Amino acid sequence: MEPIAPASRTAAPPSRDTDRSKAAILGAACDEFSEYGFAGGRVDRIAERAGVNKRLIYYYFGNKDALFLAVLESTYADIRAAEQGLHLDLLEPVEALRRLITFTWRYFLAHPEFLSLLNSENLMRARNLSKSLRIREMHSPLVQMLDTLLARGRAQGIFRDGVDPVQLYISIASLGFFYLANNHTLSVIFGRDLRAPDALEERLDHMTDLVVSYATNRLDLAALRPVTARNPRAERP
Amino acid sequence: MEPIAPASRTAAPPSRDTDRSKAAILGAACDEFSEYGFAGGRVDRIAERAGVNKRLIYYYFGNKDALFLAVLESTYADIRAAEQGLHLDLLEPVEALRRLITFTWRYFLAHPEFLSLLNSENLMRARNLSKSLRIREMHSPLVQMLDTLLARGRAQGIFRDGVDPVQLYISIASLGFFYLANNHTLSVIFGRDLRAPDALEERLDHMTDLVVSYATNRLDLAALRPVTARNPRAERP
Amino acid sequence: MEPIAPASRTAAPPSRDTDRSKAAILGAACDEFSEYGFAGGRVDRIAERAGVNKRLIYYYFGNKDALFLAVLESTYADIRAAEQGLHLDLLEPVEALRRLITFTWRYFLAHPEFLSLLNSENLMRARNLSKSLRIREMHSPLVQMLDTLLARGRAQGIFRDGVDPVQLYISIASLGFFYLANNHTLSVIFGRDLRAPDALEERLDHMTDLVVSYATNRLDLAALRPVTARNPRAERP
Amino acid sequence: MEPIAPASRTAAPPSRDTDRSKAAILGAACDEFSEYGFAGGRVDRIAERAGVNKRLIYYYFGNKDALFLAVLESTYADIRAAEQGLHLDLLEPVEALRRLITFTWRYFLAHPEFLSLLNSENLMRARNLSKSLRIREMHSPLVQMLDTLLARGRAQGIFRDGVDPVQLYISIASLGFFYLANNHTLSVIFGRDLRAPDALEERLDHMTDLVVSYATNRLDLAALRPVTARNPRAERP
DNA sequence: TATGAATGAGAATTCATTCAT
DNA sequence: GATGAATGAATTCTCATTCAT
Repeated sequence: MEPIAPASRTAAPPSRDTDRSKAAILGAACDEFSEYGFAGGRVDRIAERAGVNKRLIYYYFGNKDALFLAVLESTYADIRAAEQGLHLDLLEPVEALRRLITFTWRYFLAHPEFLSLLNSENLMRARNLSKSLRIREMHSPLVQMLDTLLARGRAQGIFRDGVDPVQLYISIASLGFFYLANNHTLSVIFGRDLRAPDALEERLDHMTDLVVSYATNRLDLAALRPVTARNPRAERP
Repeated sequence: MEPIAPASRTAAPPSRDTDRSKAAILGAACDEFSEYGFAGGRVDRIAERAGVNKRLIYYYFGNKDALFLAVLESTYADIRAAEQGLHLDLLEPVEALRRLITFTWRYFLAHPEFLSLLNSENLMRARNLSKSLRIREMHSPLVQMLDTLLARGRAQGIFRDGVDPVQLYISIASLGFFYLANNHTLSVIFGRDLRAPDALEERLDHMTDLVVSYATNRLDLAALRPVTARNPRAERP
Repeated sequence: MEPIAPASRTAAPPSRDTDRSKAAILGAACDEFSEYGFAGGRVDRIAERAGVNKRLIYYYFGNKDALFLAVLESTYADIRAAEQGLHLDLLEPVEALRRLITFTWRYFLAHPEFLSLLNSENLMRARNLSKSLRIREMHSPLVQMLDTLLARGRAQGIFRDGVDPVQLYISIASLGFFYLANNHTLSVIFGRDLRAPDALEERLDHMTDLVVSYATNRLDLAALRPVTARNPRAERP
Repeated sequence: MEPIAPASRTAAPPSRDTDRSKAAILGAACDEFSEYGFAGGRVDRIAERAGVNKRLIYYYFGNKDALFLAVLESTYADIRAAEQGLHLDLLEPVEALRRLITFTWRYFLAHPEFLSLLNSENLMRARNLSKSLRIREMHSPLVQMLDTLLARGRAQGIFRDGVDPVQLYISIASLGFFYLANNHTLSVIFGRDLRAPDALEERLDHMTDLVVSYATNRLDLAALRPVTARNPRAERP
């Protein structure tokens, strides 16, 4: 679960000041871009937020595009690192799956900037991310982890055959991401506060049911349900 | 004095030119905003795309914000109208559910601008949409339709109890929306072309399996599968 | 005291509608220009205020400049006509002078638009007014009236010699005009509400004292003049 | 981050370049605004006149309004500073009064931009000036100076009682301000060149006579007052 | 490493005016 | 007389970026 360094180092060991300034800029940029999007984000404001001179941003990161990419990389690095700390291999397959779903949901909840940044980047058709040299390798462990989990479940006869780990991960992410990222429009069109604590719990239950009922072989589903249901409101036979 | 309100007047019927100009602006704005986002969209380019004088945009729509809202409303109106054409009430519950999933997926595929616009609007925390006076009422029929469908399925013992129509709709939308809207970053991080025809078909199957296996009572799932599988490559018993 | 027609008539007698529209435009333009100045005044708003189509303004008045001139002329006509209704010739000279001062003050108070329009026009160096063909002749009666009044007073030994009617009129106007037109800045810099009822009465008394004490014969004024004349070019002993 | 406040900073002494640029902008803005008024003044032209990049104007002053206020403040500061250099306390009361009148007249003559700027600001109802934090305190010395002068004159039995220094100052300013600021329209309506050297001299004499004859004790003034005073509150013998 | 000053290109928006009927 | 639609040229203001030190 060691955090991946947000940017490559040069030969000479950088001073503490350098690190502090760079980190301040990166944090400020993350806030700014997630608040206003890429096009709406202002370099001026980032400098102000970071408490550094605007020129320094260019000195360290080159330009706005590159700064955004650095923010993206560091954000991806954070979530992937956190996932590696889940130790899914130590849990029963179904429990591991639940844990991944719950983790993902909570991570999205705790990191709205991640959702926002991804939206921005997709609005730009991944213009920046596709220039990244590090991003691909950052994700193989995730796929590997899921693949192993699915194989274990299949071997135990618990998980169905033919589940693609990437497809499954995208679904797990989808169900939470869309709900949270599009929360604003959804709340307006449905006239409901989707951010209310009850609504959030309900959503996690719903997501978990969806994914688990899909991944597991059908007949024994009920048996796999935990005795203490997380959500007491939904009584099940 | 100037006709800023996007809604049509009752007194004098607007000339054909008016309609044509407004429609051209709306279409061009839709293209522009979905291509570049709201902050990145340029009024100049919209005028150019629409082949009208820039001033006319302000004459008809007031300002960039209001124009974007008009685009959003018209886009929502389109998808909601198309949904009403599905006539889910004429189909068996499970078939109706499949049809809705398929329709939603295909609509998203055919209308990338819808995804993009929603992303943009959420980046702005629904700043524009929350000013809309028409958007709420536009969505009650959708919820109504789903509610009716779920009730029918439950009455026939096919659908499980306690499924919230809004929750279900959000999930149906999620699975396709996230996949397509975030297609660019997902393709980069997983190193896969998620837009390949095969991948798209596979995704629809996966989504359908997920939702149907969740919504239906467990034991009879296999029996409900249509004889002619949509996707011949995925062999099922 | 007959009001002077604001604009010349053409051969054919204009319809009532024409008159009404023109008058509405003129009134609206007067309000608009006095509120925002010439450069700040908007043709759009004038049309809106007048409840007529913008095009009509051009139809009747040609352009913004000419419209402003028409407003100016009609405003001057109003005050000059009102002055002719004072019948100063029926009063004792000093009383007539007081009456003129009081009238001028009250007229300015009641017609802030007059002050504002003149300020605007002077900001433009009388660009519009100097094109007027009617304005000169509108003012000879005023000068004539004052000239007669001063002559009467002199003949009775009440008024001093050598008072120039134009100079005197400008002073009478000055004392009220500046106070009222510059009321906003004066109130700010002196931290006093110059528009308070008491302040207004006090001002009129002050103005009247100033002008009357100047115009009337006074025994000691000459004695107070310094030995060295103010104007060195005027011959000294 | 950008130095929008016009006041000088204390921390780091601004470089000469900063001072030069700001002064150039201020001077150019003064010229532009006094020539065209506020609404008619163009930021583009100000930049051109000042020989600086347009962006710099916003960098230093924030926006057009704030720039105009800075011009106003600096203009007021100039005249008030010049007044303090008159040393009225070293002169006999009447002579001091004459000197103030003459100074004011000549200052207005030499600084048409002052008149023009005040007119503009009043057209806007002192919208900008009322935001100023410095303007009030700039004017107490003037009132103080006049108050002292009037007291000295009264003590010597030369000046009449009950003269309000603010009222008197407004009158002194009025007589010159109106004549010069409205010179353009007055010249047109009276068909006279009020700017001719002779006319200017004559005006100063006239103004001086008016004010001095009012301020000094005069034996016959009361006798000329009508029996029915307009203002019953001000009891007169 | 750090920064205050400066900028060219372009952003949304406005305005008086005219077209076509 | 009257009007809704349309426009070219400005106008204020913004933005990422660079200069000079």
